[in-house]
Order: sequence, then structure tokens, then C-alpha cells
Amino acid sequence: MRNRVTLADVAKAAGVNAATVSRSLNPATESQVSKETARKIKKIAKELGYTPNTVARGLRTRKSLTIGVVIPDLTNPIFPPIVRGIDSYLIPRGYSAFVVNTDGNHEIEQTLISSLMERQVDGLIVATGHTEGDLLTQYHQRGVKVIMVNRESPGIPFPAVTSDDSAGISAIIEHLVTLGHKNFIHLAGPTDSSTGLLRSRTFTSECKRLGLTGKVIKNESYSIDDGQAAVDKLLDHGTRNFTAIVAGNDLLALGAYHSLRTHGLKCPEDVSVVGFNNMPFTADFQPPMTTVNAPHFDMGVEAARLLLSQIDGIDTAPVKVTLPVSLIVRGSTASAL
Amino acid sequence: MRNRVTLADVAKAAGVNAATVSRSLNPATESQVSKETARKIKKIAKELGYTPNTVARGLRTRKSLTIGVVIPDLTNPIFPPIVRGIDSYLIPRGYSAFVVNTDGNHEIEQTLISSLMERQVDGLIVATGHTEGDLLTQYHQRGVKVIMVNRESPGIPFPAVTSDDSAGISAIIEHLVTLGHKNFIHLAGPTDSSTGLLRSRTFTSECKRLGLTGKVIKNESYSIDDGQAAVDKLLDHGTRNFTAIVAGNDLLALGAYHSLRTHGLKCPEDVSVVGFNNMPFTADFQPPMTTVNAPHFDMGVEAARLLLSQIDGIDTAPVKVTLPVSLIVRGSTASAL
DNA sequence: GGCGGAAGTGCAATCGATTGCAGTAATCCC
DNA sequence: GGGATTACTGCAATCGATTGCACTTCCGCC
Repeated sequence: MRNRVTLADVAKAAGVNAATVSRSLNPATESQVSKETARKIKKIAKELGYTPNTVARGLRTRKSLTIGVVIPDLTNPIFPPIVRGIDSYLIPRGYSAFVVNTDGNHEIEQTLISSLMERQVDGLIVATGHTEGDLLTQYHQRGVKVIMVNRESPGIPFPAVTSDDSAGISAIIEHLVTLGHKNFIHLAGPTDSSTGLLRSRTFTSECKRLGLTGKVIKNESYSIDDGQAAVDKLLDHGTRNFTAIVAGNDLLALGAYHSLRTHGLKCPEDVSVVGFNNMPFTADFQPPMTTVNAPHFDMGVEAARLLLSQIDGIDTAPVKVTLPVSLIVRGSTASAL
Repeated sequence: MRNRVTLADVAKAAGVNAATVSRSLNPATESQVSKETARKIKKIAKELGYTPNTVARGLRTRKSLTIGVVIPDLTNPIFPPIVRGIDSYLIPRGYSAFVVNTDGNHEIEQTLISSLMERQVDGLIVATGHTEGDLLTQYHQRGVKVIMVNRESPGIPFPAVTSDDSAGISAIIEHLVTLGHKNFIHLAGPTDSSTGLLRSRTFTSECKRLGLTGKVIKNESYSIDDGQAAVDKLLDHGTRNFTAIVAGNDLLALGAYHSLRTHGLKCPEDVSVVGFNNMPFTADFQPPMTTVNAPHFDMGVEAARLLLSQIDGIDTAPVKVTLPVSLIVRGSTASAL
């Protein structure tokens, strides 16, 4: 049915052994074959429309040239750039990526990682920050390379590529202080993620250092709904002793927008709001969102680079790479009254 | 190095032949093995932590349980929901998807499709609408199933899943006419895409049918920049004889927002703007965008369903599935003066 | 002229599973 | 008790490539 042309077909047509065809077509082994023969074989292979079977090759060479990318949810706009960054490095090098979505569900994540392993991926790039359930450790011991991206692993010291969250939060607070703000709310991301934890810790320590009032509100997830609910709760209880909201990411900030609006408060006139990530379209929100740009595409590239260097055995130390961020001031922050 | 447990390992531990292990672990052939033996083998397999090698299995069975998804650009927010829809159908059925981005580049697309074929994908879901270069046809003849999603194929009658663009455009025009609009601009998407073509044709025929003035402006791509440039050009030439812009998609509409703003025109007071797709965050734009909701997730599901039914040989006719759309009226449309 | 070595090619094993065929033992039935 | 099923299980081929080893030529050199 599947009318593929195989090495054997080419070999028969050329009147040589399949081994010779294999060697001719592989640049690394081509020198073992006479120039004459190699030329002829390549010509015939092209005529017959031969395409190598990567699966069969992988079985023999024990390298699938395939890697798995584990992310929480592709519809969260920060992840597509990461995936594209990964792709941009991997594809020119002959690798392909399986991208799977866990929806933050731990069981799903385990199942998907197992399925990736059954498919013999050479490595894993994990953006969920979850490393519990020792599945990853187990695979890592079997020689499968793992890189964390966006979020770090809590326990196991896998190499990780993150943005400089600490610097980002500092820049935000400095910006707000310059505008005269003194009383802050921080909508913290989930504390089981390294980003949530680090951003919130930096927020607290910066407030303390500068003698500011900073209240931290924990959120279950990085979602619009959670951000809105958190601020709703605050305002419904009559709490108004703050002039600025520092959100753990842009989605939480957007939730804050919604809540402020339904409570008749204006941003930035009444309350300033700052996001984190500079995800697509934040400039088109009402008001355009002040946020911190995290280089997601570059983080993907860097993660892929690290992974391949680990696979090739060049670089085996558990490196931590932190990429710089920058504050993008738009319309959601203004002077405190 | 890779310390995997193989069938042979389990067989040795159980004191049986690998064939027996294979049969015990496969539900379809389990009945060929005595209950006793099967039970013992399963126990040992679990103890040893055996995981099947999907790659090796695929080589023998000639089914990779893998499909390729070809999209233009994952960072365009309409595609992640499609991909997730595809995944939601595929994964529970044991399939995995390779997602590749073509950036609308024809050469890249050919290369990526070749690489997918080398990886022995069982089928392809194509969202770019491109079928030129006869690579797809060639593969299709070799038994690889192809489904188009979002955009139809121009020439070859592959099964396709699309939204009801025609109904969408009609609903938009009806809405605008009700608001008293009579003079329209249509920012058409690329004419080499079925969506661009169909939406623009419907626009023209509806205008004609209702006796309205409707000017069509072609765009190279479905991008913010193109939308902005198109409206810029119009306004820079002093053309103001329109009160409503019907954009080919939300990105073009957003470009129109930008242009109107820089020209000191207010939306919707001066000009109404309508998008298409209801992509994420359109409700948060300034103003909230009136648009047509296309069920992208469901389109993905349906495409995956069609593909698997083709692979299983159940359904081989070139079906066209059109999913219903609905107008979402928000703040970017208002009464004509 | 004979020996050593290099160059080019083929043979056959291997990767990890699946599966047609055959063989053995147990069971059944008259 | 003997012949025929039936039920398990094993053998070995197969999928499509890669690769260590062995073999044949041919050339150079003394």
C-alpha cells in the first residue's frame, strides 16, 4: 500500500548492496565509497524518489532526532513564541518536536511524558515547572536529557532557561515609586511555579527595602478569571488602601482591569496596573498595558540550544541561563494622587 | 546507555519467548495466550518497568500513530485552539501530532512536509490552504491521508473543515445595514487563501444584492501591519466616503483601529469596524471588537475525526464540513451618522 | 615476483517489536 | 485406545536502515 522507495530498492536498481547505498547517501560515510559509485547511486536515488525512513534509522542508531515539549496550555499567548523559538533552533538541525499540553493537570502530564518516552524522544523541554512524580528523574537517569524553560524545577537541578523575574519586579516597583505610589497589591501567580514564587518574593523584599506597604494575594492559576476574582474580593470588602496593582503576569493584570471596571474605578487614574510578560496584544488593551517584556522566543532558542548541547555530550553541567527583561511603560500606570 | 527494558528482557525474566510477551501485552491478541501466562507476564512487565517502543512497533506495523499538522504560524491566536482541538481528539486515541510552522513560505512548507513524511506520519492536517507543488498529491497517492482545516484546498478535493464564512459576512453586513450603514470598505485577506477569496466574494455579492457601495482592498497577508497600511493609504488620499470597515479577520481589523486612531478618527463614532474569527482578547481591545465567532477548537476536533476515519478506511469520500458561525456584537460598531 | 597495505564493496547482525506458521501437548469423542 | 480438535507457545522472518568485519582487487615497492 504505502509505496515507499527503500534503500533496498535503490540498491537493486544500482546493482549494489544496500550497505553501499547507505554509505553513499550519508555525508559522514560517503568517503568510504568510490566517487564513481556514490555519484551513480545518488542519481538513481533521486530518480526513484528515495526518502529515508527516519523511524527505521532511529531504531538502529538509537537516536530519534525527536524531542518532546511539555507546556501547560498552547492558548496562553506566551507559549507559542517559546515553541517557535525552540523550533527555529531544532528544525535546521534535523530535529522535530512533539508539543503536548498538560492544562496544569499533573496526571495528564505524567501520561503525556510517558507517551513521549515511548516515542523515544531524545530529550525533553519542560515549561510547566513540574518535576514531581519522579518520572522525569527516572528518565533522566536513563539518559534522556531534560531542560526547563520559563519555569525552573523546584527540586531536581535540571538546566533551566528563565527570564530575570527579579529584575523585572524591581523595575516595576521603581517605576511606580517614581510615580509616587506607596501602597501596593501584588497578584501573585501560583506558588508551585518558580515564577510565581520568585516574583512574589522579590515584591515583598523590595517593598520592605523601600519601606512601602505591599500586600500579596495568592492566586491558584495565572488566569484572567483568578485575577478578576482576587481584585473583586478586595474591592467588595471595601479595601481601597492601594494605588497600584503589580500582577504576576499579564492575564492576572487583565483580570484586574475587568474588576476595576465593574467597580467603577478607572485605570490608571484611580489605580495603576502593571503586568508581566508583554504577551501579544497587551498594547491594544484598554488602557495599553504597562508590563515587563520577557524574551520568550529567545528563551525557546536557548532551551533548544542547551538541550542539543547536552544530547551531544558537549555540555553536561546543570546550567542556569537567565535572560534579561525590560520594562515597557504604556498607559496603565500614572502618577499617584 | 539508554537502559530501556525490552520485550526480550521481559521474555527472559518470564522464561518465555518474546512473541508470547508481545501477545500477552496486546489486548487484541491476549486471548491467544493462557490466562495464567498472561497474568504472570503482565506482572513481570510491570515490575521491570517495561514500556513499549512505539518506533519499533511502527516499523513493523507500518503505522506510526503520528500525524503532521501544518499551520502558517502558531503565534497567530486562531491556531492554538485548532491545534488543541486536534490534540483533544487524537491523544485519547493513541496518536501524537507534529506541529510545524510554515510562515506562509512555500519552500519551507515543502521542506517541512517532506520531513514529516520521512517521519512516517500516517496523515496530515493542513491549515495553510496551500496544496501546490504536488507534494501532497504525491503523498496522498502513496496512501497518506490529508485533511484541510480552516482553509480549503484550491485544486485538489481533499476533505476540508471550514467555518461558514459566507454566513458570517452576510451577518456582518446585515448588522451594519440595520445600523444604517451604506458605504463599506472590505479589507480582504490574501486571495490565495480560500477564506480570503470566499469572504471577499460574499462581501461583493451581498453589497450588490442590497444595493450598497462596497470597495474591496486586497491585502498580502492577514496581519495587523497590512490592515493598518491599507487604511492608512485610504485616509492619506483623503478617501472618507465610507462609514464601516469589514475586515477579513481580526488582525486586519486591529490594523484598521491603529490607522483610524493615528488619523484622529474615532471607532465606532466615526467609523464602525468589524473583525472575523473572534480570536482571544478581541473583547479587551479598545473598543471591544465586534466580530464573527468561528469555532476553531471544534474545527480542529472535526478535522482530526475526519482524518482518523479516513485512516481507518471508514470514510473515504472527500467530505466538506462547514461549521456554523455567530456574530458577536461588541463596541466597535455603532449607528451611522 | 611476492608481500603489504589501501580502497571499495558485500555479508550478516542488529535495533525492538509483530505475526504467519509450525509444533507440542492436552483434551475430547466415539 | 486412537484419531481429531483445540489451546498454547516457540521459531523465524520481517519492517528499513546502519555498521563491524571480512573479502577481493589492485597498486606500490623492494
